[in-house]
Amino acid sequence: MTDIISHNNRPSRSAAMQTDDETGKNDSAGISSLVELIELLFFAYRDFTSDPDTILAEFGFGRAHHRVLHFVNRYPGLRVADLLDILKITKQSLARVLKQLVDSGMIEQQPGRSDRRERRLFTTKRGRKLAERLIEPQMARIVRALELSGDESHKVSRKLLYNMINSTEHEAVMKLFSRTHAKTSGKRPE
Amino acid sequence: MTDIISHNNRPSRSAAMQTDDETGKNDSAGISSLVELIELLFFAYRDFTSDPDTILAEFGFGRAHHRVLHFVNRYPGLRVADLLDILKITKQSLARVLKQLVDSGMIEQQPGRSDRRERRLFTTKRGRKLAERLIEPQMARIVRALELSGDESHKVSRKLLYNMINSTEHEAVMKLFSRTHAKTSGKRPE
DNA sequence: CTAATTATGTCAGTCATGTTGACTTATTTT
DNA sequence: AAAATAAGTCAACATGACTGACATAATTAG
Repeated sequence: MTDIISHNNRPSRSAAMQTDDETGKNDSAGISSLVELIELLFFAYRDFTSDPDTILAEFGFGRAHHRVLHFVNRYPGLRVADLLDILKITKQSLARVLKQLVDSGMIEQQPGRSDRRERRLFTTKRGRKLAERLIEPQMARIVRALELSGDESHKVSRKLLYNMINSTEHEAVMKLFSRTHAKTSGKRPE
Repeated sequence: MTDIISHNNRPSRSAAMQTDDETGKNDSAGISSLVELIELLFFAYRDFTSDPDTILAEFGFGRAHHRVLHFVNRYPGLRVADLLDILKITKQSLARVLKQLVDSGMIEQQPGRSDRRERRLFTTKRGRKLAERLIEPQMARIVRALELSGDESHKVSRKLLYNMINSTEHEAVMKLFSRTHAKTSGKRPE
C-alpha cells in the first residue's frame, strides 16, 4: 500500500469522521468544510454506483440499463417520456438501452389504454428479479451508513438531497413518489 | 419549513409491484423510504453535476476534466498515482484528459524534488480561476440546501456521506483531507 | 374533417470517457 | 547490476451520451 503522505496518525479524525464544528477549529460552514462535503459526495457516489457493476456485467448491461430498469420496476406503467424526464437524456440514448432490456426480456411494453400512442413500460418477472438484485447492495450500504450516522440521519439527509435538486424539478419528484396508480398517471393534472 | 417528503407510509401502488411494505412488514426505516432516498441521491447528483457543464463547454472540456482540475487545484502537488487512486480510473483514461489540461495551460507538471520520476501537478493561474468558477455554483447549491435542511444538516450529511464510502477507502479520504496546502485552509493543527 | 400536435421510434454520424493489454523510459531501490 | 516504481504511450474497443433529420401512428384542435 503506497503511503500518500508520510505522517500516519491523526487521532482526532481517523476513527470516526469529525467535523470542524466538533473540533471547534473552524467556522460552522467554512469554505474548506463545504469543499470536503462536495468531495465526500463524489466519493460516496463513486462507491455507491460501483456496487451493482459486477452483477450488471453478468448480463452484459451497464449503468444506463440499471437506471432504466430501476425506475420502470419501481414505477410500473412509466412511459418513455417519463423516463426521459427522469434521466435527462435524449430519446435516442434511451432507445438503445431500452431496446436491449426489452429484447432480453427484462421489460415489456403495453400500449396505453386511453392513449394508444403511449408505450407503458413494465418489468417482467426476470426484470423484477434483476432490479431487486441490483438494488440490494445499495440498500445495504445506505442502511449501514444511516445506522452509523445517527437517528436524525435519514430525515436530515432526505431533506438535504431534496433541497439539492433543482427546485424546478421538485414537483416532478413528488409526483413520481406519489405515483401509486398505473392507469392514468403521467398526465399533468392542472 | 418544508416538511417535504415526509410520507412514512405509502399505499401499495400496483398489484404487479411487490414491495415489502405491501406485506405490512415495515422496518423502522421502511423499504420504500430507503428506495426514495436512493432516488433522491440520483436526482441530487444529476442536478449537482449538471451545474458546471455550461462553463466547461466554453472550454471544450467535460466532467472528467472538471474532476482532475478540481483535485489538482484543491491538493496542489498531487501525483498522477494519487489522482488514479481518487478517481478510480485507468492511467490511460486519465492521461488523455490530463494532457488536454496541460496543453491548454490549466495544469503544470513539476518533477518531484526527492523523486524525479514523479510529476507533481499544480494548477496554473488560469486553471485556478476555472476551478473556482466551476465549484462556485456547486457551493451555492450546497449552501442553500444546507440552510434549508436544518442546523444539523452539515454535520449529519457529512457523516452519512463518509459512511457511504467503502471503508477500505476511509483512510485514503482522511489522508487526502489532511493534506494541507497550509495557506487557504485553516485546518486542525494537531 | 382536416390539420396540427404529440408520443414514440429510427437512421446516421459524432464525441466523451471509460476499458484492456502491451510496451517504453527514466529513476529509484534492492 | 537487477528489480521495482512512476509515468507515458500506442492501439483497439465499449458504453453511453449527443445532434439532426425523418417516419409512423394516434390524439387533439380548428
